[in-house]
Amino acid sequence: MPTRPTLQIALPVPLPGLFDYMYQGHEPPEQGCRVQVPFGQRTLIGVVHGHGHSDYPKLKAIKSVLDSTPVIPAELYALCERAARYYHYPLGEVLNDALPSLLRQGGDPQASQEKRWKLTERGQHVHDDQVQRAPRQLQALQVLREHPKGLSSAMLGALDVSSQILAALRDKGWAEQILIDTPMHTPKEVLAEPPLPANGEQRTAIHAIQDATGFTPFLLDGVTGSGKTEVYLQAMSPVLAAGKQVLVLVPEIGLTPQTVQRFRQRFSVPVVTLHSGLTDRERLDNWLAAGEGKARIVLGTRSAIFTPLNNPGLIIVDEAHDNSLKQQDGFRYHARDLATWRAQSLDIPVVLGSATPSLETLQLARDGRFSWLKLSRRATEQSRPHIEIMDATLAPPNQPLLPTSLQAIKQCVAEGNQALVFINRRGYAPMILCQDCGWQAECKRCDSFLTWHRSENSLRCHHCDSQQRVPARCPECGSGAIHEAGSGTEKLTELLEQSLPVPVIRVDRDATRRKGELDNKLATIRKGDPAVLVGTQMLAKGHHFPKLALVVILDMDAGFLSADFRGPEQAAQLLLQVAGRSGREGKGRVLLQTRHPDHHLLQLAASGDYPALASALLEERRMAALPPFGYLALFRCEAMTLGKAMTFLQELAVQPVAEGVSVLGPVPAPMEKRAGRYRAQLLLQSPQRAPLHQTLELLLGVARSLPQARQCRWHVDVDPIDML
DNA sequence: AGCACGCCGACT
DNA sequence: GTCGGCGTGCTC
Repeated sequence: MPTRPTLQIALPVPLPGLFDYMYQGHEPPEQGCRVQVPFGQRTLIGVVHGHGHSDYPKLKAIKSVLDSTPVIPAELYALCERAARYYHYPLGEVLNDALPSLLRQGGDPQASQEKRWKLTERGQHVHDDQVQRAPRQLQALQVLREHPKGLSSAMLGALDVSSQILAALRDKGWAEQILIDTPMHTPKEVLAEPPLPANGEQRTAIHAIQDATGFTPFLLDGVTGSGKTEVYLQAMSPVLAAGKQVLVLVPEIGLTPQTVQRFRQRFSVPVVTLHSGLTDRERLDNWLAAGEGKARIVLGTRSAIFTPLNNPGLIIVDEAHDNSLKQQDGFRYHARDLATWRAQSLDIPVVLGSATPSLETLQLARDGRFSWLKLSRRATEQSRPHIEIMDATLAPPNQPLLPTSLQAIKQCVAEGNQALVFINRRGYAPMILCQDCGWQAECKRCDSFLTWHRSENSLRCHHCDSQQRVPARCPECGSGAIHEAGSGTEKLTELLEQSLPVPVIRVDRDATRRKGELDNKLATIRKGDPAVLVGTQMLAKGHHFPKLALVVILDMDAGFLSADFRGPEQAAQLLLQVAGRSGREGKGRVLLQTRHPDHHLLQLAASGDYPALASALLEERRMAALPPFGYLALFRCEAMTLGKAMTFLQELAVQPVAEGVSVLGPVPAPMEKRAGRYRAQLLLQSPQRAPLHQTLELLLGVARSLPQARQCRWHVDVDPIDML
């Protein structure tokens, strides 16, 4: 069988490996260039991996080469390859995820150019009396004469010059549209405003980062309000002054206009953002600006770790414990880990900042593999808020708030301040039940109960989209005694409105559905008039409310008691984050209502001593060989019946595994049925990474060839974040 | 994941 | 007699 020279192409299909194509041309495209190829009955855009030889009998030829230089530069390509290997996800899909959607669709890797209308040479010499009988054209000529550098269509529209008139002028050869490059200018001085004064700890941290040469990973472990952002800003300064770029990753909700503003205000270098709110065009422009080195600060969410950088000098991951850094579907990467890999291969420093570092990161710092920078003092010289534990079992029946909590809220607003009530439960009431027979409204498609949303008079499932009307009588026994139990944000808001003379502002997914509504509410809160805020997680992160003097936390128990081994860690992180909202200016009070006031971990978290809590949790993890002392990979499977999901995973569970790897399960998922599908999972655990990956590779091969897989949807999650 | 092929049921 | 359901197999 003759072998023929080929190009190896990575394609966006869920199949492992590369595909070979014949290429006839002089100079073959480099790795990282896009090509168009026939694949089955369709045409796909893939990325060149390399060249080789193949004796594959049905070789097809490349249709066209889209790029003369790689859209994915070598360094970024290597990152994608490493990620594809580590997460056992097809390289073609990884590369596809890394590209902005316009490039995925075959668009040109060209920044958009501004189009402006301008008078032509001939147009400049037109006399007014030549257009006497065309007053609109005369007006247009006058406008264009005043703007020799040209005007955009939008500007002209605003000046009452229509596109028809412009077309008429163009046809006469008097006006033309020109393309203007919009270069991001690079000023000589990078600082636009002086840095804030730094305290001793901050200065130590800043200098440590500034003095680092080559790959140096840092954990910037700073309590809420200790001025982490100021450390980032000052650490960045010499990097920017040296002409290099800084990549900053922030959690999804953290990329607010205020955050961007803070970077833009401090530095006069071009800053671009990369997040889901951009149009495809903006995203491509910013991505290209980063790759060309025009953008000097790249501020983005998780996927921004795949931004090409022309001259990178520093990577910062803010709120590095935040779970939004891990993609939860498809290519399940953790941007924090990729950031570390990338810094390593670029040989530059990387800073992971957090007030409540993940146990994984903390252990790296404890082992000395990360430089541990601590900020223990609040920058504005206040003591950290003290979290008071309140026994919620003493609450009157059906009252979400303890009388003392309500009293504290009243006092807080009477003193002209704002109070926040945190409750991680949307809707009016989480339960609706029959008093006579005990029936409770549950979701038909999920193993969960329905939440009553009174404002829309519906029962909704928070796990799938299903919705139904509130029954007037019990569907089981016909009784009319249907009652709700428990409270969500809606009921709490109503209750507080009845008992307080100040506005109650609800911030949850339901109350901020309309575009701009969240921003409006946040702006109202920031004005500082006395008010009570009722909110879920949404309100817990990233926002700064100067007048907030009291935080009441309801319903944190579920996290601490969760079946998920990460439950207590995440609950503690959320608790301290919520508590941190209080007392940023002036003194703050935090009340934690709990039905388990004696719970050891909860007490530890409430004491505000995160290091002590982390030590306790790490000890438990060590005993159980759980991360960071062991490594996990999770096979998840869903099917129309539980049996199908379980048998599929059972086939995998009986396979031979590498030394030291334990196979746990398969077991039905904690929520066995969700959105009408049954779910099961199989956990692999290993004290070493290598045997785990070997085993995964083997099991993936089996899984792909298993006939049972036909009727299942399954995937592997390496380093899963939540097991539920 | 797509897309085609293929083999059984209710329609103009 | 055909349109169309989704099982099965393949994609360089």
